[in-house]
Amino acid sequence: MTREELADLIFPDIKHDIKYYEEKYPERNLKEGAIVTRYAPSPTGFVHIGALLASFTGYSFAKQTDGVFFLRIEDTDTKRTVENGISNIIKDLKDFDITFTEGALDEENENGNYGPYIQSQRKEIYHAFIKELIKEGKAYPCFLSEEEVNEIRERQEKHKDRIGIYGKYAKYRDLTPDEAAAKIKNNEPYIIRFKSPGSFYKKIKCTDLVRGTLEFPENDLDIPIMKKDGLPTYHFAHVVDDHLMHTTHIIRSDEWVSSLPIHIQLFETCGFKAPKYCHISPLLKNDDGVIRKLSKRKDPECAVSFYHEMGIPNEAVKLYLATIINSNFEEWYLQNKDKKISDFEFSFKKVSKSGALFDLEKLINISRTYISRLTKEEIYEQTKTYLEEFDQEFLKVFTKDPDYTKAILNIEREQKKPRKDIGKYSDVKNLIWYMYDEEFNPEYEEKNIDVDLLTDYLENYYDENDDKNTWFNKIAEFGLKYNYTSVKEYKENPDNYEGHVGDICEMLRFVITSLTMTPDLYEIMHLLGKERLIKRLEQYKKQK
RNA sequence: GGUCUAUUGGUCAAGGGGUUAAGACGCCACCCUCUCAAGGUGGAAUCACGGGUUCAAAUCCCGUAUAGACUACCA
Repeated sequence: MTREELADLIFPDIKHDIKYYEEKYPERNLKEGAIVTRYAPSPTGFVHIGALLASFTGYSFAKQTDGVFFLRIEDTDTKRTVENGISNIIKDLKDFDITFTEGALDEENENGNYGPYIQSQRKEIYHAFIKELIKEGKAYPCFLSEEEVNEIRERQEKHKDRIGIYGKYAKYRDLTPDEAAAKIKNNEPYIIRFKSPGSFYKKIKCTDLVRGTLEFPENDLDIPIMKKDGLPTYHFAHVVDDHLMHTTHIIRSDEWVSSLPIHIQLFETCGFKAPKYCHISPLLKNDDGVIRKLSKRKDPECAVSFYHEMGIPNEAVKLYLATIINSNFEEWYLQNKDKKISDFEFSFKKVSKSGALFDLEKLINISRTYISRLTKEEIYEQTKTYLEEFDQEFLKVFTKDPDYTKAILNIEREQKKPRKDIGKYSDVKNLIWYMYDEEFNPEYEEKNIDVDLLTDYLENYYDENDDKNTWFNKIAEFGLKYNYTSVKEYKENPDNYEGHVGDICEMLRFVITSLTMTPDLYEIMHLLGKERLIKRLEQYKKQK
């Protein structure tokens, strides 16, 4: 029996040979330098922050080179596939404006000329290529059972030998086609292994766009390329797909670095041109002194929904991720406040080689700056959307008089150096509640307040039509009546005076809001209006 | 055990043989005709450790330590 006949025995029903596929998926017609890359998740549930980082990186590079960013679903592990996994991924990413030029659209549909984009639907393509490898003697059926493989590993561990199926452990590597065929006809279960041409004692150089040249021993493991269920393993599917889809850059997380020798070897023996690789470091977390990878299971901040629930705008998350991808982004953005993230040119060289500790504080700071630049309309809408989902009760108060709420939100906003007290939409309520009578049920702390002075001021001096300067000057002037002077003078001769203008303002602020720290007092008083100010003073008097 | 990678302030980091070792977040201090948030000014690092190479090392080389990844018929 020849190898061809063995290949026919294993794959009797191949519709097309590999030449057909090579012709079906021709070179893409793109301008020079265009990056074709992909996001290739397993549909195993929600998108986590690391996946968002990887997809955002790929998206940005493809976009800035007028390239292609496609979505390929790697569902060759049928046990892990989750219902609606694909739609969820697409929806989660769309929230961050990460969209695809081609690929899966949901569980059923897709667009693009290089599909199918769901690996489980590409079985016959993989089979065609595996068949070819068997014909050429570059792959072979292996009859080792999983138990036997485990035993081999245990033995290797015991003898401190290198682990894997290679050399003498590759028991079925050199079976003749006749011997293999006999076993197959005898219904012995098997998988297909790659017949590695490598030697552990030779070195191979691999280039990574962020790490530079890496040197590894050649791969000499006969890795499985097709599992018992007929589906390919990741390694093989990656090579066939990215060849046929003409991917130019593989951007993936750095857990794949050590598979590089396998992948390069696979590309080589298949006669394909290998793409460029870019491995990005994982996001880390300091867990009580232990630095570890952000974990989907242990860390709530790993889920993208965590930021949504906190009320951190997606755009802020993206700004933070952009600084992680290229740290010089931050500086650029500082100098180009009006530009968009997509105006920045990301570079592979600037991608950090070591993992970054995820810094929530910094994210919130970025969010704070972002929110401070929104117009009153924008922040009103954003906060409203947030409250609709997470705080129905306050939503009612918030939306009762939109113009009033917008005026509150506009205090010290829409100016060159806007106020920056809102870090996330969940902060809004705690920052403005006292502006609503419905919410204003204060418990005043003990404090020295001259109620008579305040009554006199509010009833006889305060005019809500005054502008800020007049308002302030009036308080200063009024203060003299009660022996309150200017701050400067008071500091020089504290014993001669009751207090200074600031003290009056503080008393006012305290009675009006029950707080000692608020935004601009003039604005607050102006918005509340004289009538409500007096009412609040009365309320305070009653409580005392 | 094997293979590979990384290591610059509390954090993210620039810098790839000669620098007063950028910048950002956080922290502290001071300033700013009401507080706060901002904003401004200033403060805090012998570049993990030990050896080399060199006139000169954060930068190059070798060890050590620490951390991470891989070592599945998972991706």
